[in-house]
Amino acid sequence: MATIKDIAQLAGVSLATVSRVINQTGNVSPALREQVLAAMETLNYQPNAPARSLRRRETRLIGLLIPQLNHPFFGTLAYAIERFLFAEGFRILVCSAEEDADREVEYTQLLTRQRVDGAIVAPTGLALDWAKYFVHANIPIVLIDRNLPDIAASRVMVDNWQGGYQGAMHLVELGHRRVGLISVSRHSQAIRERLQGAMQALHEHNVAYEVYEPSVETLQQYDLGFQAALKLLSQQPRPSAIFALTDVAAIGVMHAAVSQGLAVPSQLSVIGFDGIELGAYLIPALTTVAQPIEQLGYKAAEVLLRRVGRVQAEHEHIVLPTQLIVRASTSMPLLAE
Amino acid sequence: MATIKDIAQLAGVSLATVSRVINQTGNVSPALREQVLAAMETLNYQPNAPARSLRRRETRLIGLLIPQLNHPFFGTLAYAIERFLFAEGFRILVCSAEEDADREVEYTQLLTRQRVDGAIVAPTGLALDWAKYFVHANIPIVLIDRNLPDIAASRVMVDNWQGGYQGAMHLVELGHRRVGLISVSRHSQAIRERLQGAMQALHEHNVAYEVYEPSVETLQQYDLGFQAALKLLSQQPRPSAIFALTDVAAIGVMHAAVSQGLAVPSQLSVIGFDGIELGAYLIPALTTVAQPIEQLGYKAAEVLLRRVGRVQAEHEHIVLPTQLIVRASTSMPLLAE
DNA sequence: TACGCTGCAGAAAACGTTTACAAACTTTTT
DNA sequence: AAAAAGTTTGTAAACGTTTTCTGCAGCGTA
Repeated sequence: MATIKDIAQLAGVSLATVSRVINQTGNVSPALREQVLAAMETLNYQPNAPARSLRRRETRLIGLLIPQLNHPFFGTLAYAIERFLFAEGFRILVCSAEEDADREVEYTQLLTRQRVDGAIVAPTGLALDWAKYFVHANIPIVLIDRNLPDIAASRVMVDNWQGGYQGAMHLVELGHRRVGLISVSRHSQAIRERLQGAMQALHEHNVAYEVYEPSVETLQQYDLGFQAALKLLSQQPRPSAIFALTDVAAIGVMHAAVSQGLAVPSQLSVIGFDGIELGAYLIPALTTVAQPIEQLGYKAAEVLLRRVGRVQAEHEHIVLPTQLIVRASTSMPLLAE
Repeated sequence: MATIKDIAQLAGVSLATVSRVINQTGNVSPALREQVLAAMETLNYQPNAPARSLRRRETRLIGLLIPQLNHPFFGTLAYAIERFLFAEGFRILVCSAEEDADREVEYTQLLTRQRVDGAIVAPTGLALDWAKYFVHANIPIVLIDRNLPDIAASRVMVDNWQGGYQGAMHLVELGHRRVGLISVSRHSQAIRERLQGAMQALHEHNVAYEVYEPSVETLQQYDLGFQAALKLLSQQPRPSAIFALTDVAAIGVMHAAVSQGLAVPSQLSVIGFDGIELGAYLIPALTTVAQPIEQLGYKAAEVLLRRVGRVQAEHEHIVLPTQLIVRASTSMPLLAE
């Protein structure tokens, strides 16, 4: 590939001049500028980013460390972030840690080696092993979706506790007296907070509830909701509503209900959490506690960019509200028992 | 951040020796190796990837250029590719071109500047503007999901025509005599091939069909299927089955049917295309022509890696089979008219 | 005429690696 | 014991940029 040197030679100028033309920095006479531009054109010149990064000590690369790319929530999140950063002249390096702390560390090392200018991370669990690499490399990070208490970083997230409370209250208000809750027992701070909020609401209103929390790393699996619902529905008396702390799990729940011959919502109300686009197109359409997913992404990117380059900037802690979206998968319980 | 120089100083050896230890190349005595390793440890050394890329003339970065990250098909595809490449020591730079030819070009430039070792691209349309950048930079690419005739590259895809034929035949065999087809009129070679295959099957068996193809760039939108179905269902006589050339569109179709008071599948059969995981969890579960999405991703990555570094390697053209998955959204049509 | 500006361009150093080459030892072979 | 071969280490050049510094015109002012 052509280098700046080739251009200089062809245009009959020095390296410095070419560089000045490329970066529109310093003064260069119109005549020479034209020559250089022409030379770039004929040689199909594209600047060498690694060389530039080396010299400038910035890469314009942002690391995005998330658990999974292939599920709606993280997919839209990644997409939103990507769009925002692209517009600002940054590219993203995507890493899906698969809810595995080891991979998380491995990826973090990769990102620091790559000298990314910053990183947006949705931590897998409570493990903090990865964080020290960023700290040491002095790479600013923002935490998204999941809160981690002991780490000096900006945060952008939703009030999960409140969301859980909100979702449960919807069921309470509909008159449900026996509710199933689907969570996960390991990691995922966010989901546990939702659970706390939901339990609080149910407790306050004397509604019986049963929590099912399989010991897995992620609730973003259809089948998990399916299996969990099967368990909950086999109880006597069975719950008249299930609150799955993830939309994806809620979809599994609806499927399980139908497979057991229970109609949604008449025999079983189902409510999810996340607000993925798909929810509106399910049959019945899914009632859910929606997060402003795209906004979450934009905000995170924005907050991060405010910190890259500047050392002194304060850590920001942004909390966005959840919104209850009532659709067709919840209704009043049948009176009969 | 610590550099190789700092390590050398601390360990009391030369730069070359440190480099040899890091890369496990050449011979270095056990004693010195230990010292170097210790120094790296205490300084928290992480090699500078841009510098290394500059010198080695390889980045171990692969560009992934796809239309959208936020929809199930491309999400799983990206995820599969990412996993495969990670295991081989490559990272991916994700670019979602949003079905926009300009952005596609812009992204391609970015990738060549970044000196990626290769790229996997699902082209937006028939425009080839982007291709020349890769060619000029001598960056190997593999085309995925979408075929582009006039371009020298490896390809990994599914036999879309055959898949379309297969899906339509399913409806024919069930006894449908009037079928609606949902496609898109612009771009997307793959989807047009599916349409051709489906029309051929219907034609061969004298089944009446109506094609609805909105003039948009992507069929990966729930609402598109919804709107299209509304149009098709307003016809008299109305079709007893709809074949949506994308699962996402099919979901929109099912929703539209219900909103019109039509039961799926008894009053309207719906079949999709893609085989996204979600399909199995819909109510009713979606019949679809499935692509081996993950395999598509693995294969593409594998084929690409065979070409990076080596100049002479042949272009490969891999076609994977589609598979009809019959679930609950299709059935025989009602006899009454 | 002498002086200091200003605008423009080039030389050269630097960024952090890898690697070809050479030098200094060791070991083996004759 | 000398020569040959091998092992271990260091020096320095190179990768493609950006940027500091310096120099040279040309110009206005005193």
